[in-house]
Formats: sequence, C-alpha cells, structure tokens
Amino acid sequence: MVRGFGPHDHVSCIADAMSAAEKHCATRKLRLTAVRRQVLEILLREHVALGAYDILEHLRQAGFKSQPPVAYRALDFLVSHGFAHKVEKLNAFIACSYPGKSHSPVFMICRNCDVVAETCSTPMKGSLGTAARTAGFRIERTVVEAEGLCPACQDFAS
Amino acid sequence: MVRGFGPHDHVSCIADAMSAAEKHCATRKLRLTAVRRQVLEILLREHVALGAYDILEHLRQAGFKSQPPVAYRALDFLVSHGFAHKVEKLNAFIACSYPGKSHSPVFMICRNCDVVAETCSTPMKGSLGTAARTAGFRIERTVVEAEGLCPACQDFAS
DNA sequence: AGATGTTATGTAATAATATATCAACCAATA
DNA sequence: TATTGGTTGATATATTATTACATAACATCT
Repeated sequence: MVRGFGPHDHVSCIADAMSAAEKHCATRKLRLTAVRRQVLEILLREHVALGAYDILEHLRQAGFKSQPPVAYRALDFLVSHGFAHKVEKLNAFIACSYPGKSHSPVFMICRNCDVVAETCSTPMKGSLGTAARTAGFRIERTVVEAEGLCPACQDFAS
Repeated sequence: MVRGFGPHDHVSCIADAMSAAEKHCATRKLRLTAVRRQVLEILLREHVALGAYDILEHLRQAGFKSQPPVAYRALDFLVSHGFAHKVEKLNAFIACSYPGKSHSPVFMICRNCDVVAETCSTPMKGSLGTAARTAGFRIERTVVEAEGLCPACQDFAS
C-alpha cells in the first residue's frame, strides 16, 4: 500500500508512470504536450517534491522557454488529471505514486531528508468523514499530510 | 465536537478565548505582548482565516507598526503555542477553536463562502496512523484539511 | 484548402507570501 | 546596575503565484 521510504526500481517506476500517463491521456483525449510530458518526467526522475521554480529551472536546462506560467500551467494540468499532487505543507509538487487510480493522497514528509511518501486514503471513513457528516459538510478534496521522521532519519536525528 | 457552521455567541467566544490565552501564558511564563494579543484578538474577531498581510493591515488600523515580520512573528508565537493554526490550503491563519486543549486540528473549508470550521482529530487512529505505523514513520505534526461546501452553500452553489 | 472556435504557449509585469539580517529596546534577574 | 535573553523595529530580499494579453497550434467544419 505504501510505496514509501524503501528502495525501489526507479527506472521502471518512471517508465511505468509515463506510459500510464500516455495511455490515460490517449483514452480521454487529453493532450500530453511537450511541456507537460517534460514536467512529469522531471517530477518522476527527481522523485522528490519540487517547487514550481525548481521545475522551471529544469525546464530551462531541457531547452524550454520557461516563464513561471509555463510551469504552473503544466502543473495545473498534471495535478487536475491526477498525474501529480501538490504538497501544501511544502508548496511543492510531486509525481503521483498511484497514477490512473482515483484516490485521495496522503503524504508523509520527512523533515530531515525531505523524502515524501504517498499513500491512499478514503476520506469519508475515519474521523474526517465522521466530522463532515456530523457538520453536514460536503467534502470535495482533502489535504492530508503528516510531517515527521522517516525510518532512516529516526536513527540519526533524534 | 464541531464548533462549525452554525451560529454561536461570538462575544463570549472571543472573551473566553482571550482569557484562556491569558491564563495559559501566565501559567507557563509566556509573554502575551501587545502585538501578540492584538493579533489574537483580530483572528478571534474576524473568525475567518486571514492572510498574514490581512493581519498586517488590521494591525496598522489598530495603530501598530506593521512590517511583515511583525505579523509573522506574532503568528509564529500564536501557532506554536496552540492559540492559532495555519490553514495550509489557504496560506492563512485562524484562531484555534479549542485553545488550551492539545490537539491535532482538522479543518473543513467552504470553497464558496470561505468559512472554516475546526474539529479535533486523533492522527494515530485512522488510515493515516495505520499507514505511518506500516511505513515506520514517526508523525510529529499533521495537516488535515477538507475543501468542499458547507451546509448553507450546498443549497445555492450546486 | 480556408474559415472559425478552442486550447495551449510565450512573455512581461506584478501580486502575494515569507524570510534574513542587524540594530535597538525591554524586562527579569544576578 | 550589569547582564542576559527574548522581543520589536526596520530594511531589504527571497520565494511562490497570478494577471493580462498576444501569439501559436490544433480541431472541425465547409
């Protein structure tokens, strides 16, 4: 469930995510344009949460024109179609670990090494769902983020 | 549990929160200085999530000097001692609805009327806690925010 | 192909949010 | 009263995000 803090096959993780995105876009007539594809690749390669201006810098190095709106628009596209998420606590963006799967993301953010692990939640279950039903609130999106120490950093930073 | 979307006695809610803050600070030898007290009063009076620069504007109107660090420092104090919270989704701050009670806040944010309701959570229970235990992640702080429609706005904005 | 509507990109400027730094001040206490 | 630590004042700057408008690419008709 948690593609988390351990090692993984990064090359195939990138390839899988890209081809999943291609397929998803083809099916739904979405345009995975050069900039959008490039931003998604950047996020997947870096595999950490990147600020919009970090992405802009990567875009420049890849030969793209790169004023802020270019990055923000590509990120909007990726986020709104579920290929990436915004980590509100960091004002940064990260590739989705469960592309194609409709879900509410949950992030665990290590304050020491900045690694971010994503898992899925079912917002309407648990205390948030209970509170929403009690209050009569209709949930559309959720932000669930935990900050703390990942397993590796617990050994060093006490 | 949810001091939420309905009406309430706002005058006593302000007075109660201020006296709770006074008491809390006195007990722990914290200095509730003029700026800090004023910012807390602003947050309580407005009873919505305010950006730091909104607060700065209120401070000016109250006769305070008001460069950005003044507001941010007061907010840091209030947040770190549990008198206020930051709503990450809005980059804004709101007075705590449960002052003095150590808790992890949960917010329900109406995208239509911007009302924010706070409730309490127990982060280690529920799916977040399960995921953290599975991953070996040590949670220190949580951000849990739901965006959607409050009861009143569901009738108008479909 | 050509006209037209829609979506995406290019570019400049600016808005909104947040921090770094250092000097001055104040309040508690030795 | 001298010192110490925390708070505030003030300037500058860093970081994050949006507005506005022009241009370009693409899709769909005819």
